[in-house]
Amino acid sequence: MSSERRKPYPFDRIEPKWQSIWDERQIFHAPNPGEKGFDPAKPKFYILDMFPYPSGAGLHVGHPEGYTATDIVARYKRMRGFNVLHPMGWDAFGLPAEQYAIKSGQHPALTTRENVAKFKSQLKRIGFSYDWQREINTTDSRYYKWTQWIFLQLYNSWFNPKTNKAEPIKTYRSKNPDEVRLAYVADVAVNWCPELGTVLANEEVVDGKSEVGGFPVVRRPMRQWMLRITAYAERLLNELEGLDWPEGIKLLQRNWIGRSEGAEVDFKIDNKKIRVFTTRPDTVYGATYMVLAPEHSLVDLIVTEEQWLAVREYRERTARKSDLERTELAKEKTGVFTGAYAINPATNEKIPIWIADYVLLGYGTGAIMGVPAHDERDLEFARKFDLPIRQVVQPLGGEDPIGFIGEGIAINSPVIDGLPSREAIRKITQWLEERGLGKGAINYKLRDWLFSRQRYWGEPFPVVWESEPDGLHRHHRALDESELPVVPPPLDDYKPTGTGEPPLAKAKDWVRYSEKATRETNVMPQWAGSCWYYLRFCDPQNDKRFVGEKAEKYWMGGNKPGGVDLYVGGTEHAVLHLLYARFWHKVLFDLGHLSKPEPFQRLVNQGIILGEDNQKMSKSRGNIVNPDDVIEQYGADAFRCYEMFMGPLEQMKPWSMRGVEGVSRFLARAWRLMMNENQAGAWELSAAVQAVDPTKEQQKITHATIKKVTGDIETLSFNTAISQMMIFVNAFIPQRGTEAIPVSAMRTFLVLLNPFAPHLASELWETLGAKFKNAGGDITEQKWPDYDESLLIEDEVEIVVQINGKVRDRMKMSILASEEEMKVAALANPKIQQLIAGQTVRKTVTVPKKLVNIVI
RNA sequence: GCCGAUGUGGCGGAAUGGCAGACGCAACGGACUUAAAAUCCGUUGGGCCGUAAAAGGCCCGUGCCGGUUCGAGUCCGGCCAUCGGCACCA
Repeated sequence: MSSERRKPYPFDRIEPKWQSIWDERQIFHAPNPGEKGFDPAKPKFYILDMFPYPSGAGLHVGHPEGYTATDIVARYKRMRGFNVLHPMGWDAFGLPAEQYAIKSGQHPALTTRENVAKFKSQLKRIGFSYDWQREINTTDSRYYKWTQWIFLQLYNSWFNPKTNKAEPIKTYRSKNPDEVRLAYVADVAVNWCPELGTVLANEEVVDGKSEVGGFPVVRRPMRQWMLRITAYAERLLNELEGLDWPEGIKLLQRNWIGRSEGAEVDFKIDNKKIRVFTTRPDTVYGATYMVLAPEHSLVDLIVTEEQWLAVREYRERTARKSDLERTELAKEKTGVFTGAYAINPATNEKIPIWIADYVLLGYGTGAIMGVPAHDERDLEFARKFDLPIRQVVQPLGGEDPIGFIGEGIAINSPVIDGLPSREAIRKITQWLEERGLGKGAINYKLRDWLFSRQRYWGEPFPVVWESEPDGLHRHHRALDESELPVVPPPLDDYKPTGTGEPPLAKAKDWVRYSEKATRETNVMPQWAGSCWYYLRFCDPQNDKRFVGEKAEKYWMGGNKPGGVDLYVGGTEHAVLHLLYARFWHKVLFDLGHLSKPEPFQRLVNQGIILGEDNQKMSKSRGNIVNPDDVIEQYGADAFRCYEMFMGPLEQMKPWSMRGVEGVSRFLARAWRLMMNENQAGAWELSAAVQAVDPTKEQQKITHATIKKVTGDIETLSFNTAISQMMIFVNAFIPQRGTEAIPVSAMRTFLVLLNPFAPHLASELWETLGAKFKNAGGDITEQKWPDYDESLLIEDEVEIVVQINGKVRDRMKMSILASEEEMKVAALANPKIQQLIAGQTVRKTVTVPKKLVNIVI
């Protein structure tokens, strides 16, 4: 017997068949407004996957988890009469292709093309209903032209705090617009990764090591392009509110943005002043010393002669430390006295000024007031260096007041004595403001986005550097839109230079832009392309605009709230992609290019899939599951259904080949419900399938299945939807091979099954149609069925009888039975009578159609 | 350390405050078969009582301790464990 015959049903024949039919007919193409076939009466539904980086390793089983979920919803929504936008593309700039180029000399574009082809064929094999006419690739010059164009929008605008939005730079009236551009150049202490030969964003550094590769990262000052995302901190925070996202992800973003409310307070020192930020201005009377970040610019101006050497030495030592060392050594506080003193504005006392690396230059003002009595870190520092500790907050409970950081009552603070902390904060802030010593302030942890990379395989900046008339300085100038795209030059050698100068600098001819101007040689980070790809999907061929106005309005606008209707992807992008994309979206919205202020209305995170050993899948563990192997053995429909049957979409769960087999058995049972294998080994429609009316029982289960599957798709509970369909099939399997199988129930079932197992459903639909005449067309074009609630109602229900909450018996009763009838019947029940004999019934609780509970 | 998520049979999981374990896997028993595969049927949380065997009966059970309730996997309080995020952010 050939292995062909062993297949539980001929998925190896029907799956390629239907995939090519879908391809030929282009039935998943969603027409844009104005295009042929566009139906304005249909509501839109935009359902998006996080597009993949096409790595050389190909698809793993984690990718199709989210993709299957969205595919089910897409197919379902189409059958519900929506115009569904369901696209796919490639986030193809990135390090692996570049590193392969360094090793092999093969141009990254070539590697990318190969990998894309592989990914695409793998996705097609699973039968996803993408509109492939909308396929995009971030490394295509027709795409990154517009990424560069968006950079120009950022460069040519500023954030007006008065209007709280971005405006064209020409509306900025002061002298130097370069100080306020949303894209600007700064010499900043960056995360330099010598191994990768590039700088990294804060978000790309994990535990002092690069997220990619795990190489050490050090701090180093460099001239870099930055994006002023901090201007949007408040809006990025506030506008999370209305989004239908998992609370956990919202919280991650909130924490990342890190809003703190407090006050800025000035401490005088001779004719200068040091400004600090504090969330607890009510503790200012307890400030017994100050600390500046070692890199703080005032340090040079205040340090005394005696302390100068010690300070210089300390600064050098901290500068050499990598981030990793800084955190590792965080256990022990270090610092040096500057020799200088400041005046505490509340007490008018002279307090010493120190420098210490536990104060960070990048947060607040880079300086703090040390309140050892009510701050853990300050306490540790004060104890180590023997600085005075003064209690100014009295705890309400019996806690130790020293080291107490909660809210209490202000003491030893004449202006606010006796006030609870909240009120004390309000009053002291007002007091400081009145005297010009400080003011209320809000601080964010969020930093500006470091936007340049010293790499080859990325979008070049549409920027040139021109010599100033003095011949010494050079100044950046953005290119005109008409000069886009800026295409990177070909190189023989893609290696990083190691000096921090980008590889593009090696292409001397390309770098030379004109007599007096050279090109920017940095490239944009990988995030750039994914910041707006969902917009390009709306109108991917447009060569006049990054997205056509009408298409944008239709797919991203619409009635409240607009945007992508469902976005599915992994949690790993909680603070990177999802924050960056929101930022760009808001800028483009402010500049009038978009309809709505938020890109992704509903977000769902799929959980990761573990190996069979319950461990994270990895090459080294050898527990990786390859989708191709699964499809080879069980077919795409079984693969899809198993991915959904494993458990709730959001949950982490282990793979099980046995589980795939179980789901495959279910599909085979559904197949054999309608198909028979004849003597010749060919499958033909079973004679049991007949144009008869379903029995009452069959009707009931059919409608219960419609109800359950419909509701479960809406809530993305695909595992229970599949359970219900299994129940359906089990119920229809003829017990003695004699019962007729009503074709109407089968049709309904196939429509419900179609989003999950579209190949199988299509094939059976077609086979039924050959004999019984279908309503017409493919199953994909059918209307989703409605259910009839009245068919679900039973005449009789089983009533549970409990005594003190414990089930003691069950009885059949009409659903029309009144509470009184139920109670009487329960008490008359012989078994219950026996159990309650001789005891007083104190109370009975009756739940109609469910139970009677007798309390004794 | 702080924040968040999760904890249910041998396993994945299911249960608007109302019969815990749907559906599936695995296991065991049976049918078909020369045999196997495939398929089909049945049993399957634990303990105890009962019986020749059944039927049947009782008790315990959703991480742990407590509470609310006629009734808790579900609600409330406290703890423990695992996973994820942040981490000197003043």
